[in-house]
Amino acid sequence: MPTPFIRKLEYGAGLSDQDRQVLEQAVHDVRQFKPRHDLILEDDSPENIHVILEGFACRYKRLPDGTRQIMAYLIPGDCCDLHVPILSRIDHTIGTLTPCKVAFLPHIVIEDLMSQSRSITRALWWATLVDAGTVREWLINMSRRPADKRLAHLLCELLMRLQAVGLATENSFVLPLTQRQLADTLAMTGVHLNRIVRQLRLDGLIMLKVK
Amino acid sequence: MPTPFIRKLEYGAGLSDQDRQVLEQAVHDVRQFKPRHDLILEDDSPENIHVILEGFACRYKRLPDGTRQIMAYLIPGDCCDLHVPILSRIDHTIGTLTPCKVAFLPHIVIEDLMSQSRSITRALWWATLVDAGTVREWLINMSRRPADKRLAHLLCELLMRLQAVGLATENSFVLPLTQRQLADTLAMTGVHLNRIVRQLRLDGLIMLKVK
DNA sequence: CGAGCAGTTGAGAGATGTCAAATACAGTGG
DNA sequence: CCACTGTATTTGACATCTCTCAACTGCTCG
Repeated sequence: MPTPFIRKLEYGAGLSDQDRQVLEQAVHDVRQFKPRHDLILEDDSPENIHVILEGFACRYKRLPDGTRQIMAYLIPGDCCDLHVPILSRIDHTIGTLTPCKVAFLPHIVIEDLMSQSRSITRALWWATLVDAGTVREWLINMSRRPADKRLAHLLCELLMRLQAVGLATENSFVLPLTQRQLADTLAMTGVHLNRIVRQLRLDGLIMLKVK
Repeated sequence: MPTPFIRKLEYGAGLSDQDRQVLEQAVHDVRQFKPRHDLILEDDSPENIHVILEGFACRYKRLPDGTRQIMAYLIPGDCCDLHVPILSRIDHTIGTLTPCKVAFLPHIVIEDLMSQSRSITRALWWATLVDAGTVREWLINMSRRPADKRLAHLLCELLMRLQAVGLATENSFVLPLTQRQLADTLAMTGVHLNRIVRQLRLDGLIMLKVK
């Protein structure tokens, strides 16, 4: 079974058998992290590229008033910091939301991969451009939609992304996040998120069970 | 005097004299547009890369209820659609906000530039990664700050970006946008934006004159 | 059993949107 | 030159959405 990483890149750009093999071999330094563990801090210039293999992580920023805003979810297959080699430092924190298995790939390995295969290069850039597009979509979501539609949109996005890496059925998936984490994502208070969840449940639009 | 395009890339990655010369020669198909003219429509896969030379343009999306959300400003030196060759179609509209001079560069020219010079490649990727970072900052701005701070943050960002291409003094710049356009950017109504402008004026924090 | 966190609910406050109208100003045609 | 039109800006009154504060429940873990 292909790893979510390969599966995702495959989704964006065709890979040859050799590409898949090279990618598979590149992933050997895999580490396990607890929830709420920061992988990369703001202003870091980490030496490794991080790829999520299991669990949910996120990009976030903490504001002076103590609130935090999650700016992206990183789910299995997602690459955390492809941009670091070029920007040299990172402008936000990356942390786990749930227990996570994360692959560490030294920059040099990525550079080798990219110089060896044109399709891998293309696939990696594809992934970062898709990320950028997703952030733009979130910008729309947070700024223009009321709370209920914000949540609905997020759930639909997650369904599709998880389907793409084989982690969702046709209309359901495991959502391992607390309401507080969802609220930090959707730019609202936990209290309000809770009311919205209740409303969507009452309307029969979602089924959300605690494990 | 270097064009804003070269000036901006210079800012992000060192360019050799030859790089500058090559870039300068690449820019020869320059066209003039009126305000409110759409350069690239959603789902287009345009054949040219567009670089803003004069004026303000923006990325935006229109929502079902008729409102629009501006997701990025494109000011002189900015490149509109570097990602198109890889993503093949664009997920938003790019339109002018003011009269604009825009350079058209065929994809093939960009590819030539990138295969000829490593620093140009780097500079172009740098530019798209900075764009992505800016969108993340906007996400924070729109979702977590009250209206007055949203506007303040936007004005500060514009000051710095315009300074980088030589279009601002130490603490002032020409802001050729209507309040309606600012409101479409900051995700609020024109009425509310107007009140916020008044408040910042009364507090002596900004001077905003109509031409 | 007690501590702590996630989830839930209520009441009131504050920020922003909606609707409506007035002013100011530029461009247009007579 | 002037009336006319359309757009941008400005202001007021009121409605709605979301936040704040507070309390309570259920659950897990030591």
